[in-house]
Amino acid sequence: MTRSPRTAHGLDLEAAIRAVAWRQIAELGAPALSLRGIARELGITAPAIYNYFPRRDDLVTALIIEAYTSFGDSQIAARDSLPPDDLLGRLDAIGVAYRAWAITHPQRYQLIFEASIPGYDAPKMQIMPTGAHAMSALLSVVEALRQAGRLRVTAFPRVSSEHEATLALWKRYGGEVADLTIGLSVYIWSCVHGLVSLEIAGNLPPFGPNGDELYRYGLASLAQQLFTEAP
Amino acid sequence: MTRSPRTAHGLDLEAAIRAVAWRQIAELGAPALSLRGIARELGITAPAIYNYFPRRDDLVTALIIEAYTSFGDSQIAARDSLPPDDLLGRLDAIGVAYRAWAITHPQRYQLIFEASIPGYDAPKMQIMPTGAHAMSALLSVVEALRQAGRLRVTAFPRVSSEHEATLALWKRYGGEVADLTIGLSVYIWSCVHGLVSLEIAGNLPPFGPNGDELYRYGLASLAQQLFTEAP
DNA sequence: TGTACATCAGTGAACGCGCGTTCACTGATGTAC
DNA sequence: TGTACATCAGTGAACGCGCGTTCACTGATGTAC
Repeated sequence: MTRSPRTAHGLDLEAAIRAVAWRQIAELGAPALSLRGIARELGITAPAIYNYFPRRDDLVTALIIEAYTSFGDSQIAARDSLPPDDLLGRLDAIGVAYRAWAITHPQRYQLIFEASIPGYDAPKMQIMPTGAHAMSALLSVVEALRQAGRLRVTAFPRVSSEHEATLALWKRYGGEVADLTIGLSVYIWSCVHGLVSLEIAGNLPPFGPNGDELYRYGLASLAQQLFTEAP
Repeated sequence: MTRSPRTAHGLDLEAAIRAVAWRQIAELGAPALSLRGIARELGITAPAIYNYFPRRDDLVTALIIEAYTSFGDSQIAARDSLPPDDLLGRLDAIGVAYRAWAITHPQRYQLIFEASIPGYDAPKMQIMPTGAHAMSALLSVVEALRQAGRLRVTAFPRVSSEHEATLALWKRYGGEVADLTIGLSVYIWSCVHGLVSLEIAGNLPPFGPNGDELYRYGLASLAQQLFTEAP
């Protein structure tokens, strides 16, 4: 039997570190994250953290992966909340869940998709799989729509062949999908991201409560523009 | 006659400080900006900067305003590069210029629309006019399309009345425009921002050189979806 | 034209701070006999 | 059941660093007479 970790704080300290890190990111933003600040709030000394995360960057990487996983899980749960043949329903559910997650965890969202932490450079090969997992819900629905012959679009900007390696990785984690599916998904993602990130940053100036309404309009437009109704 | 400023460095030092600040932001990102770093690169001591910017935040504010102005000027120049009656042409030119500016100055773009500098909070009332100026090109073209009766959309998410003060400010700087115009403009801006910001952040994974193509597709879709051709 | 003076941009030293990381240590825990 | 021992999570002190900001100063500049 393996030695159980110390539980001086009544909890698994590794999880407690991550929890406090999220709290501080929520309060001050990701770039202000600091090991000493976390230790202070936990009532431990800073070097103690090194037993769990050998370097500060390792903590950041763990947080990014955790955020991607949480985000991806919510995407997949949204997709699976509707029957597999209701593809536009699933697409809409994914879209609604996207904004809901982002608004609930704005700093996590920014950590993943925007914020650069000074001095941190992400180990792409480590994070990529989780990122691809997060995108797999959208990819799978778009691919299903494609296979059902329900795309309005046929000529779409092609994926550049220079990036075949990256592409292959995406396909591996997103399930086998056509290039066209990836292109469409990225396009949908871009528009959705634009609406959400402006709202989170407080740049959707006077929309306030109607950010919701604008977002629903955006989702409906995309669906109508790209896909046909079920036959 | 007012005393001319010292020109120990052969140039106006205030401008030199801003120039070096931009260089460092481009290199390390906005959150890593530091007065001491700027002074080091200029070969002066840090306190000298205080003759031009009483606090670090004042420098940041000046940079944000400078970026907005540069961005807004490029938007307006793009609009005016085509005759006033070619409204869809103007809209497209604005869109193309938007991405071009953002790709040329990615860190400036992020400074304005995304990046939060730890410990800095923007004096909104100071920055707002410049921001509104930057949006005025888009607003004016959408408003002209509306007045020409060329909107496909009539029911559009309304601006929430809670924010009338902000709205009034926007209108003041953007010229007199209808609520519907503001709503449509924000929507267009969101989609464009989504495409651009993902591309800048390196999250448009395998599109690479075709980011351009995807973007043009997005612009064309928006125009077709929202506006009718000239009669 | 020459001298005395006021201005004020930039200096250099110092302040207190927080950061990531290292290191030898300690002392409670679980294990082996 | 009792004792000796190994483990290793967390401590406390210290490192070197960079930061924003303050302060008394200096010395070149431009002005007034």
